Amino acid sequence: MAVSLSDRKLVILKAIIKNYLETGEPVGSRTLSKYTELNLSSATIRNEMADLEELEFIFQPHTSAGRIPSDKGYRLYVDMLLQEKEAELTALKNIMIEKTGQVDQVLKQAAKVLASNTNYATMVSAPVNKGNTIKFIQLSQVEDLQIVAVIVMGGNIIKNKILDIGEPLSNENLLKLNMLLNTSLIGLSIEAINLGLIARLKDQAGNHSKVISDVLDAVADIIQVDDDVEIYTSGTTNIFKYPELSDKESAHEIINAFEEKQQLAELVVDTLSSEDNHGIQVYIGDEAPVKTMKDCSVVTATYELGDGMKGTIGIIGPKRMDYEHVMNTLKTLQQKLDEIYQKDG
Amino acid sequence: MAVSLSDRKLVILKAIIKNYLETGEPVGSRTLSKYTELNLSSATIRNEMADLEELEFIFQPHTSAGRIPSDKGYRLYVDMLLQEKEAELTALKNIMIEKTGQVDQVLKQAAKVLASNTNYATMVSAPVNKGNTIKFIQLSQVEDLQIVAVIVMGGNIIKNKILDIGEPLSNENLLKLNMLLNTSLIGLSIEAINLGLIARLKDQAGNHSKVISDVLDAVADIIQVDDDVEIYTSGTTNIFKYPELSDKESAHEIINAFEEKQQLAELVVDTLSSEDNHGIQVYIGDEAPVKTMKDCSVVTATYELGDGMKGTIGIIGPKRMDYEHVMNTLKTLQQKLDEIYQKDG
DNA sequence: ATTAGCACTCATTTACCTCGAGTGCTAATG
DNA sequence: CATTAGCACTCGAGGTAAATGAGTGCTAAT
Repeated sequence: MAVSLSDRKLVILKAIIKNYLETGEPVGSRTLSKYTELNLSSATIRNEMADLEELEFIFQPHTSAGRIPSDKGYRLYVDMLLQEKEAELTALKNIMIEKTGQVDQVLKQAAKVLASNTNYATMVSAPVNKGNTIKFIQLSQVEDLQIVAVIVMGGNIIKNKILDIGEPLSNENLLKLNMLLNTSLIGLSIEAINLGLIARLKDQAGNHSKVISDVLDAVADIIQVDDDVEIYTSGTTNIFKYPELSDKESAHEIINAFEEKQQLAELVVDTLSSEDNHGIQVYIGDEAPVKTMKDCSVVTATYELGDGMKGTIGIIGPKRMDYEHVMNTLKTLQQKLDEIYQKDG
Repeated sequence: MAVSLSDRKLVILKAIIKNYLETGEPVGSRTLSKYTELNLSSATIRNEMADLEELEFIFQPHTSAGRIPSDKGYRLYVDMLLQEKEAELTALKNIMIEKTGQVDQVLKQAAKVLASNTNYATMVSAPVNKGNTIKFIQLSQVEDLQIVAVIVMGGNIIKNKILDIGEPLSNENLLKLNMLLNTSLIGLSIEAINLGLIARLKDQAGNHSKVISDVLDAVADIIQVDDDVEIYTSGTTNIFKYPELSDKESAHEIINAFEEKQQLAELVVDTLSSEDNHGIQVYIGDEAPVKTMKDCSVVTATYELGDGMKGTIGIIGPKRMDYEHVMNTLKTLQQKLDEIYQKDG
């Protein structure tokens, strides 16, 4: 990487980017000659800009237009921001997260707050329970041939499922089954429930192995369902605020990605797999793992609820995103989520 | 209503609408003179069209353009369709609804199928449990000061909530509470749980009235949450397929409505409150209870899961919607949902 | 009652022009 | 030698005018 950018070039580049973030218009030399502290004439600036263009930090959308930061330019800018470690953590106003005891409600809320706070589109993934453990499990009889399985995971994530059983189950046997499940499964992570354990359980269930098999199928099912991560989105239509994203085709693609969520899931996976600067990740244009976002910037943060339960918060907007604000906001939210976990743990 | 439309005028009107549905362009007299069976010259057609325009079934977007059906015109057309009772019920291909035992999964799926089948935007509301009864209720201890309440309603709708209690609860007392709740609440509709009943319960709970109060608060809370109906949407971005809806402003509004869901909820309420033609309701333009849809047509159907549990399926598209297909599809889906309920009880 | 014919309308498209912001280059300046 | 002033040049945006053509209403002929 070209470490060798003169101070003045850096200042000018910064100025170009800042100005472009605000206006969304290409910025010309004359504008800059006033905007910057260094009292330089437009001509001088022009020379510097020519250099910066040659270095590919900026480019002209067409001859005789001002300059626009390139992806590489944004990247430099963002990297500089990331180095300023002490983000001043401006308090998130109106965050209003109530302790509901139910994580998903909080997350839904978080996505909303984030969207209204930043004016970009946002996504929050429910925690992936990789390594999360079972805290409580219970079967209850609802009708003769119908029982409901309730599983509470760490972080108070609740899953339930109705099971149709082949033959009626006596109260006594139900009790036994519950005992069995609880003593065997509680405290285990999902990964720890392997075939061996399952076989052992079935064995111990004796003549009710049919039922236990059903139950375990259900547990597997629940995990399965959880495989495609739950993702909450908000503020999707914010993208209409940025002309460069709101032409018919782009808007269609992006909004579709937000509705289908499949692509967002890929973002989540990518974010979680690469641990980086304070848990904050910035994808500019092509850097994002999904082609749909090629004209966007995506800023993601990882949050942890302890027990290795991790999730992702993401903000999707135009490349001329207010990176500073966004990153601060994300940091704050990260902390808020942490607090909630402390209380709820 | 002008019953007195000559047969020929009707044929022409129908032709205009059909053609406009396909092309989205104003249709002129020359086009029609070929399109229709009646071998009439464009001039004759023009005369008839002039009449139809005077009767306000069609209009010109501007002088020297072809004609477009007015809302009134669409209305006549739709009414004719509704009279042809025996919708031929073309089987919904790929419906693939598996019995999951969990209503909301099915509904989510239904919205998707519907969207891909029709190429319009769709919404499905979870059943409003007006009159729905509690089928099963249980408290279980998760930790010392934490219990989980599980409530199963008719139609296997499951609600749960974590409760933090002030003081620990012995197993024995928990059992008592469960007995109490079950004997008192099961079979009751939500409306039936009034203040009198609550007072009685607290009384019977004796020195655990604090807990029962918490629990009932939670129940109330659950009902509360259910007050803003759950709504599943799909195919939102289908609206980009129709130029007349995909200009920046319209698209923004409509997609926003789909994201916020508040407005969709109003649609649901309106549909459920007015029972009409085979449970199918058509709103053309201004007829819809939400202003956002003023340039759309909305077709809704009511489904019933028995026990008075009703929900709404809706399709939102351009006015030049393929009403025939949409209505048939909705009818089919209605029946499918019925079948599922039969199996699931 | 139907139709052919014609004059008329008007949105849309195309071509063309002007305007101005912005550039690169060169020569002058401190 | 870095900086600046000056100037010719480029090119997109915006405006106007003309050409195009789909469609109409009206009238007169069939």
